[in-house]
Amino acid sequence: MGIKDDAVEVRAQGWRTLAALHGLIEAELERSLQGQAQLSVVEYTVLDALSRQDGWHMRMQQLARATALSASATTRLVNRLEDRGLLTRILCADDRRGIYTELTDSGNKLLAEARPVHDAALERTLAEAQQVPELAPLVDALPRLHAGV
Amino acid sequence: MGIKDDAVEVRAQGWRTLAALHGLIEAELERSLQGQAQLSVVEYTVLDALSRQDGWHMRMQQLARATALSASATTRLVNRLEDRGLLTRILCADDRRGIYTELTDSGNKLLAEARPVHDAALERTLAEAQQVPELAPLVDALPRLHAGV
DNA sequence: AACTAATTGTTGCACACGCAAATATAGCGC
DNA sequence: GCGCTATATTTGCGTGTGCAACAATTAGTT
Repeated sequence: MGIKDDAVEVRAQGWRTLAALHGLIEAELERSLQGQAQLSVVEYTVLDALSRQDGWHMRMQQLARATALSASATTRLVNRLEDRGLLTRILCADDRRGIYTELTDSGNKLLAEARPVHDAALERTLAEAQQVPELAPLVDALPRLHAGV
Repeated sequence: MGIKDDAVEVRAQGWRTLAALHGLIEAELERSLQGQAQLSVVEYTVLDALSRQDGWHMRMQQLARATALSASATTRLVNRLEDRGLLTRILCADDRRGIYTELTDSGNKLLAEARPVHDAALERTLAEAQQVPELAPLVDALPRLHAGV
């Protein structure tokens, strides 16, 4: 076992820890949001991403990147939210291939209801993960990433 | 904006970063493993988890936790791998509800082929993520979690 | 101006997933 | 031993996902 092999194993272990914590958080967010706001995690992510653009538009592709979803999944995700009246598609004049999406009042309202649910679930799950020895160091490292706001 | 609100926002941002990096890595691993070893990421995870048990068994439920999958998804995942001859189910004598799974020689062989592909893709993706300002701090923090092997 | 290449978003299709219900076994109280 | 509850795994069903093919628009080349 040389130094190089160790690095490989350290990376693999880091990835397993990352994946485990991700799975834990996502599952708990899914339960909470679905139960108390009729939103899946990706649906919440879309609404949140749009709202953080300060009332401005987002293209489908930006949305796809923000949600780590494929283009086709993004199309159908936006379809669902549009059917529920939470956002609207806006054809863009200067590039007629592009399509902007914007939150409706109804979307903003639902997001306002869902955000505390989301934040509480996140806090709860992180506290729970901190009790798991395998996950604790990553949980501790997380808030330090963006400590200055 | 008080101290408490800041903590909420810091947690949310940490979670977004975690999710973004997770999505990036998983997508790249999926492409590489699928293309060069006919394995999905979860399928690789199963084989890897089994091999790290040092040739010992694993129950379905342990597998479900290791993969962050539901029980039903785990059943079908094991079905697929069993159909391909990569692992075998072993009924356990002392608890006849439980079912152990064990790698076959064929499974060990495929894993040996897939592991370098996996490790290379992981290293490549982490290097790529380090170039993204938003992700870099998390990438840097990752190897420090298990620095002592 | 015409042709080709690149980009953006949508649809067809197969497949993996989660939830809830069903089945089988274990463990406990009496 | 009998009944009851808890645990382990599997099946039915509906739904969300990625990939590949497609349509529409833009940008680059000659």
